[in-house]
Amino acid sequence: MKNSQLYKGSLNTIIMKLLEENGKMYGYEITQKVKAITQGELNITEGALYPALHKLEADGFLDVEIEKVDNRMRKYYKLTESGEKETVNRLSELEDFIRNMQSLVNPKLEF
Amino acid sequence: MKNSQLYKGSLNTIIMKLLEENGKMYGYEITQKVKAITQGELNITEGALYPALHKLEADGFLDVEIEKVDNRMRKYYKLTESGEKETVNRLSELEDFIRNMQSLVNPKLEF
DNA sequence: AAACATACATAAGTTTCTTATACATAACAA
DNA sequence: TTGTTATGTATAAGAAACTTATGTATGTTT
Repeated sequence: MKNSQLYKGSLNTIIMKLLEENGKMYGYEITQKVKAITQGELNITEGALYPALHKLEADGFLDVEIEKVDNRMRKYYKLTESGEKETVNRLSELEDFIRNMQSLVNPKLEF
Repeated sequence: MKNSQLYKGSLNTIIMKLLEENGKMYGYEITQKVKAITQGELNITEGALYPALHKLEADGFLDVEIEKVDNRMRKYYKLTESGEKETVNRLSELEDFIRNMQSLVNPKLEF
């Protein structure tokens, strides 16, 4: 991740959402996609990403498929059925979180 | 805090925003205010709150003023000048964070 | 008398991250 | 041809922010 502590705890949700959207992705691709979408503001580090992917796999939310492209290894991840259900929950939690943060920070707008 | 990991990293920003808005507050008051604003969805635990307040004070962002009300101690915190500046920065970071998360999660809406 | 609310505090442990390092191939620049 | 950048994965040590549990103390409600 980068700069602000705020991103702590959001990495898993980001990964799962991207996989839900794109079917399957490999680690490096995820970092580039996130960088592009956030216009360079969020840079996921390998030290954060790979352990997160391994944990999601160990939890049964992701399946792995290894491919060799241009003589380089790629580990493609995709959501399992369990992972798809979990993604729905996490996205719902994210919406609640954002709504709550906006209520806290912008109380004028809440009613 | 509660449930979702997403709130990790947002506590300091929440505290500082509430202090900016209300002038001075004591710890317990902050927990009740947050609970009320989020309709019970976010419960700040003492184990998270008090160390956070002490650290913000140690960093020079908060001043303390002890009062005794109904024979019970209250430690009122308020932002220092430095704390006010920092609050502006953190709120700006929070806006960026929310915008980035919405871009990641709801790519249809970004353009 | 017991439970709950108010009010603060800390210690042990967990999770999630940062920072640094490591390995390997390919492309490009000096 | 040698160094840098890009692609691609991985782990280990340490920091930071939290959870959970516990402790102290007073006031209020059941």
